[in-house]
Amino acid sequence: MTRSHFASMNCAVAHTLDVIGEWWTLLIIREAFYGARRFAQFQRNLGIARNILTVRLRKLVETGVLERVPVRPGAKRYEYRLTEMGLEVLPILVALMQWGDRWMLGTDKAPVRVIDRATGNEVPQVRLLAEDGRPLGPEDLSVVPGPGADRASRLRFRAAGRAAARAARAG
Amino acid sequence: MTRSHFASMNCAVAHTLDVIGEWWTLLIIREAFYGARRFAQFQRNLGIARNILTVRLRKLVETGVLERVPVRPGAKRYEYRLTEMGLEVLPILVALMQWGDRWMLGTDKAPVRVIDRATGNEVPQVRLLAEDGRPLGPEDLSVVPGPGADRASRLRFRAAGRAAARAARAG
DNA sequence: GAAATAAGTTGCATTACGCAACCATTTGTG
DNA sequence: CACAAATGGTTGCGTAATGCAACTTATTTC
Repeated sequence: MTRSHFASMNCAVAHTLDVIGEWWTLLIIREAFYGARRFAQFQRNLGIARNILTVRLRKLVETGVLERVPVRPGAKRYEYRLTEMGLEVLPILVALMQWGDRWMLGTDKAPVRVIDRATGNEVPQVRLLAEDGRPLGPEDLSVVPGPGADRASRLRFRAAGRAAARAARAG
Repeated sequence: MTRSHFASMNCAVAHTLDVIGEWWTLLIIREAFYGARRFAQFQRNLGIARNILTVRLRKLVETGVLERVPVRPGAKRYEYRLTEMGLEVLPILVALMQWGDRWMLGTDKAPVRVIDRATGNEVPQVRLLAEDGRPLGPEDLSVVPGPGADRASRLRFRAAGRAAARAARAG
């Protein structure tokens, strides 16, 4: 009946998706990175229904991804700004964009490019790297229970497990 | 009326979300990384409704994120495996997990840890890095039109623009 | 060869979402 | 200051998406 909430799962991915994984939400955050601050900017740039935008913005503010501040001290008109929590969504967004460029559109058809202003070059692919800079693929990883693992998770990810590797050896 | 499709937007993030941004989909991919292959495994581990799982798996196979292969040559029972396209979702998943560990749960309560098998250490934070290894924040980036930009995108992201930086200077 | 499991499908109830109209508060213009 | 327009929503209603449970058909297991 009720649409499932992921937050009750013992999984950080699920908790994250519960906050930023709803329909439209990541695009709203994208717009914030592109410089949008006002309700009407988000609405025009995305073409989102206004009531849905209201609900999404409210939730993002409650969660702390955005903050709602008066346009001018004392004003009753507000704008929405990324908090530190929101700014840290950037790697997720760029990873999503790069994946789409590569697998959905083709790199030669990328609608936007994200540029390192210091060099003018495109930002390199977001990858998993070890401390020494070695790139890490699924076969290099193990998944083990963390300090917050519940009983089920501990059973599932015994120390010996190497789940990601198992997926990688699918062939 | 019809729930909006993001694929018509001139944006790689939107195209990506259209494929892996639906409710449950990223958790299904997470399960695949954890080693799940069979319908019942996904269903039990996630507690997802079976009809929804059917629809999601079908779409992921159509898109090419998963492939549906006979359990045994000639068998009529199938399993789902990550393709190369699917394996490349890994940085997105890990970034989501790390964000949730940090901002939702607290790092000391992480349900699972992703380990570099070569060293036994936890995989470092996924970040934007320049070619020389310099970490890049929002203030270091510009967003400019790419080769596939439509008219509206070109107007919006003139070469002079520095959208991400604008968001970062919100204070 | 009977029972159990796997992998769905179908029907119905509930929730989420899109559209358009409405409203109250600023902001701009003469 | 009067008046119009823009801003930032809210409300009501119809459609699409999701959850639950029961049913179906292969495939294993005993």
